[in-house]
Amino acid sequence: MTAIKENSTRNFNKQLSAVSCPVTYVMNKIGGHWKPIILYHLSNSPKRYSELKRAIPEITEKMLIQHLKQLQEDDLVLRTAEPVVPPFVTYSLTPAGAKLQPVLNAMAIWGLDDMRQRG
Amino acid sequence: MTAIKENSTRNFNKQLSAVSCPVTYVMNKIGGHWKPIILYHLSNSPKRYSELKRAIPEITEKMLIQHLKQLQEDDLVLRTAEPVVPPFVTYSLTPAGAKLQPVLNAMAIWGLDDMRQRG
DNA sequence: TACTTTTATACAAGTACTTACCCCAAAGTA
DNA sequence: TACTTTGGGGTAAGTACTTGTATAAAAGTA
Repeated sequence: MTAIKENSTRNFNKQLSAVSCPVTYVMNKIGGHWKPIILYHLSNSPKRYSELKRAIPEITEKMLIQHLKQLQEDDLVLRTAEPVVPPFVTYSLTPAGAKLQPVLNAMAIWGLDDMRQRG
Repeated sequence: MTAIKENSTRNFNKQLSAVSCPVTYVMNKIGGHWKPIILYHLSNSPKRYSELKRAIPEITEKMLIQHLKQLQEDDLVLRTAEPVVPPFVTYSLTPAGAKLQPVLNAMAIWGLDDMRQRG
């Protein structure tokens, strides 16, 4: 889990633009390649870690857990662990995360339409 | 302009998931950090290269021109150049790009709301 | 002549993202 | 005993993204 330089020029720039542009603010939170697809799968229903893995077979475990962590830190996803063996961990959307549904839906609609038009 | 390996494992995975998930399809097209903000600025009105640069002061010229190129390849942005000196180049949204407005608007609304709630 | 403007391009270097591979606990099951 | 299941952690390596700096053409202006 390599540390990220928080005071790099890049991060400074990103934060600057987030102040003036709401779209950039959103991208800073869900801009990674996998985050929207994770949120999309969770928006249907809460899921266990292994269910997410099966739902998104293309993602590696490392990426999945890393993005889930970041989504927790951004208060978009809630992690609920039951202290049993084997572990039982459920991920669900927080209220803030649930409010992303219009965004995810608009994306899905556009994606389907664009796919159809291009064959 | 370093070439990108189109047949890397990563790209293969991305394309796989795009087939089954419309949200991932969208991310493959506008998933970069700067693409949505560029599209957002163009959605208000067509803009010259230098206008975009002023509108998004945080982006480097390299990134701006690179993403504009990719957006052209994905048929989301149209480049219109008049053969004068100094050059006069205008960027605008294609019909497919214009259809992204609901997505960009949904993002902006969520971003503003989330910013407000967190102070 | 020298400097400015506009829209870029090229190359090197740094930073972040992603993958690949190996490892663990602790209970249940064959 | 040995193997499976679940939810991860650690490290190294490869790949992509981003920046910084230098460069260009051709007309207009000081």
